[in-house]
Amino acid sequence: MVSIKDVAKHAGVAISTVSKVLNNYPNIRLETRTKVNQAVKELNYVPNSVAAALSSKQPCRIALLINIKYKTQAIDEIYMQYISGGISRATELNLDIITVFFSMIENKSIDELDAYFMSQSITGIVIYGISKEDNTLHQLINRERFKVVVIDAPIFNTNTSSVWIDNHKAQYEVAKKTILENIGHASDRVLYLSGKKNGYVSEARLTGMEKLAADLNLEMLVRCGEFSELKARNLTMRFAKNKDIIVCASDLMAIGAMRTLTEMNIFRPVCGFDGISLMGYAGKQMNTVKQDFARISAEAVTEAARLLNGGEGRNIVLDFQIVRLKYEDIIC
Amino acid sequence: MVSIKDVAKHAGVAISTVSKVLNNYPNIRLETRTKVNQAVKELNYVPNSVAAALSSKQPCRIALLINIKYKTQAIDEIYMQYISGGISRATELNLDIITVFFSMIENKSIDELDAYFMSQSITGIVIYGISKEDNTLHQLINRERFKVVVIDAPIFNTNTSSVWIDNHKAQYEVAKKTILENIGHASDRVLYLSGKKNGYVSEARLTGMEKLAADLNLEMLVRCGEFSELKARNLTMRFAKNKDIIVCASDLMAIGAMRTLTEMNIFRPVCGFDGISLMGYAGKQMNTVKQDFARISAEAVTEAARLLNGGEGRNIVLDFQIVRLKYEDIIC
DNA sequence: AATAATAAAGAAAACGTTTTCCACATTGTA
DNA sequence: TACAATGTGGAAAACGTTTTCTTTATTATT
Repeated sequence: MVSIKDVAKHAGVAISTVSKVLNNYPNIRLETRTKVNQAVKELNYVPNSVAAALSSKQPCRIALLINIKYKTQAIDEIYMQYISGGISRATELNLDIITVFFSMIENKSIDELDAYFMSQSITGIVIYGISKEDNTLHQLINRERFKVVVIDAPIFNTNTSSVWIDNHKAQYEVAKKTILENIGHASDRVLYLSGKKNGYVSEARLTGMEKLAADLNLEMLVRCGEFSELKARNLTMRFAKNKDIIVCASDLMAIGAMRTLTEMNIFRPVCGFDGISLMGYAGKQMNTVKQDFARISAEAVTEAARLLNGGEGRNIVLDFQIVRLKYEDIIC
Repeated sequence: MVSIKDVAKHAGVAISTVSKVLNNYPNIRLETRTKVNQAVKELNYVPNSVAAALSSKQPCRIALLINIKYKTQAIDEIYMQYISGGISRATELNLDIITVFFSMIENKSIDELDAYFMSQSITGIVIYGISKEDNTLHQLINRERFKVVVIDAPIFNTNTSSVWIDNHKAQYEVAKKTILENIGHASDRVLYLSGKKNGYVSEARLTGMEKLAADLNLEMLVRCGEFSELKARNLTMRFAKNKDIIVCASDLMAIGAMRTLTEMNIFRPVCGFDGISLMGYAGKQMNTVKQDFARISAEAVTEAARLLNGGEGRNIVLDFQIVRLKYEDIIC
């Protein structure tokens, strides 16, 4: 294996000089720089990131912490995009990255979790899917030695950034669009199937919906669907008859609701949230909020790197699209 | 951070002794062993895997090489299970693991790929989704310094193992079951939509189907559907009228075929292959071959570890199930 | 009891980097 | 011209392990 030593010898400089060139340290002459870079190229040298991580005081190693407890295959698409988007960006930025699943940490105490990440030389963590009850994760966020980026939760301070879309606004807009499209069908009675209790996004979406109900003077019934297709089916069965429109806090619930309506042989407009491709198979077209999960994850990784480089935590709000998902859009 | 040095001091032994205890070296007295283990527990010590990887001549670091070029969200479920199954097993076995996506390696030469894996101290690689044209990957497999486990391809030798199900047999059985269930509907004319040309699994499935056609004396039309839902739709439109049954080499094609049939308002039995949950949303029930992707991946990781420990490569064939996927089975 | 054989534990080099500190070279300033 | 200030490059320690080699302790053999 060609090491930094070989490059140094080949370029006729010291090891430290090579390292400084590679890491863009100041106070290196252009002449030396090019000499080193040439040697790097000629020897096809790639720095050993393991050694770098060991040596560096602030190793740029990042973990993607996938916190899914319940297994619905439909959301695999979301997490797959999170993972691939995050890993790809990390590669571009020359960061080491590991993926950690919930099952690997579920019974660990904060000290064990701490030791685990230390043992991996991990200092940056991106957390996907945190809920208010995840005590250990919240403790983790407060450990000073870690820089954390939280997806889909309003948690940001010196060491922590958050990345998400404006769920409040998105829920407001997608529901408003759906309702206005169906005006004339007496669409002022709405059934809202909300997400998980104590979920950060669930609450943001719910308040968005509540604001819309107030603004449009809607008669709204809110029921907790827990992001579950089955729950959504049951609630739809119970309440659909008396409601004109069904707004769901997730696509999966929307699919369940729509399917149930079809089985009941009645029509109600339904809208969802997330923009997963399964919507294309739901039978009827529905409005939904399309999130770019790969981009969200990529931005989160970039932000983690910024924090590791001394940046201050902040709240990053990315944009979304309101779309009507068709079968034709998703097949290939 | 608590290091091996701290453990050694706490236990009153040398660093090397601690290391030997931790790595199950022989010639350590039980008394010393327990003394060390106690110190480990008391200090909440977790070995730094980065340092271990750097120091060790044969680092047990494994890469999951996800080789998806085409983006169909439906297969996200498969890859998500591959990834989570592999990573979870790696954690159990105390192996370091990284996930590498196709996009990160697509334009790299074999030397660059080699340098890349070396730079990560990776010596074990699990490859998902290799096809015959992937020259670089085949070169990679032949590098002596890497131990490779290939999923879904008949590649095994001293340094390489393969893990897959018996695709030939599975295709034979699922198609046979479907045909026999529909006997009496003159089901001796079969349309077979095969997978990608030059795909290892595609060929195994095709030969399985050919054998069945011969055994049952079926009139069979084979068309290449390329694992594409769209292609399957077009082929179904063209040929369904004259065929009694449609056998597809993947679920996605089966879904496309079934959907097209429904649109054409004709009924034909269709069967698929893989057992993805999307089948539950296809409208009609279909037979399919259910693969346990998480288990396949976990076994592959275990096998990679075995190879790294000096084991000989081999061909591992796991079992599958023939199932009829219903909506009720997949929602929650 | 003396020696050989083996078991057990320690010392130290090595892995490939980063980073601190130091020395020398160059430039600017008086 | 002398001195300070700065620019540039090198030497060496450090990161936390593994592993080889050596030393010491123990057991077996005569």
